[in-house]
Amino acid sequence: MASTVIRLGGAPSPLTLLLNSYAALSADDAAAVEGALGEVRTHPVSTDFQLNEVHDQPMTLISGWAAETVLLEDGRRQIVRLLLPGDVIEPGEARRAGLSVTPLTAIRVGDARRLVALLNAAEGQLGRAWRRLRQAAQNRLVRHVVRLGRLSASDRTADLMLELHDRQRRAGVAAACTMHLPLTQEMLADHLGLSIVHVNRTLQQLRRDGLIYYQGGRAVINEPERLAAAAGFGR
Amino acid sequence: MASTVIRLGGAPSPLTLLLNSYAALSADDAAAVEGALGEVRTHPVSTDFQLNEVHDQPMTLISGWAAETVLLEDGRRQIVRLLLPGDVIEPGEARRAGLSVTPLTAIRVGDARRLVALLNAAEGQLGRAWRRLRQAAQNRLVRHVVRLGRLSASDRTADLMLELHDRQRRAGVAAACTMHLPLTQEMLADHLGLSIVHVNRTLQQLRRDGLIYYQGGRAVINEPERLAAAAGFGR
DNA sequence: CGCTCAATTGAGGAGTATCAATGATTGTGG
DNA sequence: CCACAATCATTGATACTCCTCAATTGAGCG
Repeated sequence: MASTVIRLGGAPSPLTLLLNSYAALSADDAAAVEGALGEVRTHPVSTDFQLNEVHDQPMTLISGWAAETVLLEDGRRQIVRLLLPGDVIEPGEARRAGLSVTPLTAIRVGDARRLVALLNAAEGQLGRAWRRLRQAAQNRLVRHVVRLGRLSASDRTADLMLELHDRQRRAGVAAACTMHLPLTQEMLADHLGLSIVHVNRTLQQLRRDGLIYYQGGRAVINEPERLAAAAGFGR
Repeated sequence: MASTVIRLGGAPSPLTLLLNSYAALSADDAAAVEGALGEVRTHPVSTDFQLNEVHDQPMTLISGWAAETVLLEDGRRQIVRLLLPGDVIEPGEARRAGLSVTPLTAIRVGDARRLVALLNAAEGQLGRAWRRLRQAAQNRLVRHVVRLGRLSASDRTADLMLELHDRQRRAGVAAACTMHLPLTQEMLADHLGLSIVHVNRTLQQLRRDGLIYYQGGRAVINEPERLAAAAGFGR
């Protein structure tokens, strides 16, 4: 994770920090990213509201969490991707893949049309950061397949926590051993491919083992190394 | 599925048929694709041999099956993607995602450097076909997440069979209700996130239900509709 | 024929799901 | 302010899916 400090008038946006974590940006690059952000809108949390029915343009998530989901006929749901602050949402791509984009909390999104155009055309460090960021998103999907296919409930959960912590640290919204976790156990279940009840028991297990404390929208990771060992494959 | 018939000297390659199934190609386009294919190499099936350690350039699979896999520390394996005739293999992308490319059968691969360059630059129908083909690969990964996260063993298996049948029909290597299935039950298990024993029992169940007959490297799908119903979400 | 690998079968157990009920918290209207 | 509804977390009981281990059968193949 690159450690260049970006100095601007206000606090840098999560996306700027995220890009900077993949390749150190110059002050000019950072300013260009900040400047390309368009109008900001707010959406409430909503079960059935679909972001991709409202906006069809790229957006960046400024605050709050969202998800790309699939709804099965019998009502079961699978969260395919979690979207965190700093992430770029592309409703068009989601729709082509049969996914709905749903807010999991209240969210603020910024119009990212100009931003995505800028990033796609970028060379040098900025272009590199953008490509790595996209590659990382793809890698997370691959890793999620492995989690669902081959890890036990507690390993899955542990591995997801490490992923979420890493992503939030990159985006500058998490401390060394604590992070936001604004998900209900039902949302976790829908992402991890488990039942609500079992997620509850798995979290209790991890807490008893001193690995993860989770309460009121925040989680504390005490010993990342031990947690990583629990997750059972390279991170 | 487009139905334009491509006429050339020899039989069209699976990739040409695959592209044509996503957007009808002109004879010129088809000839260009055929002409851009480079040297063809053969590889034996091998557990530990990794295609991406040998070649680093894009290839297209001419015959045989391969897989992008993750190996866990304890020896468990997850097949993330199955690669069938006509598919384009990008070892570089696979490596960046932590995946190994492994032949599941003996395979023939063609050098696709020029081909990929051609396709990336293509406009019109050919460009459209190439974009759709790549989008379809991405959609399959999403669908695989849903399978692993939310479907039962038999639903997963049924859904995978439908996917494999559709892909082979597009590539012109499967009949209306029969297809190649050159996978051992262990390979199926590694893809479906199940144990070998359970795959065996699941296949027996599907056979007893008259849905899938599977023997000696071939599978017969009797009633796609009923099988799709078993799979439990839209296809 | 003996070897190896794949497929199959049985038995038993671990891991998860489902159903149902209870607290705990929060928001809402009276 | 309180009663009420709604949501979320938690717990217990039970059933089922799926895994593991172990052994057997069957099919190439040198």
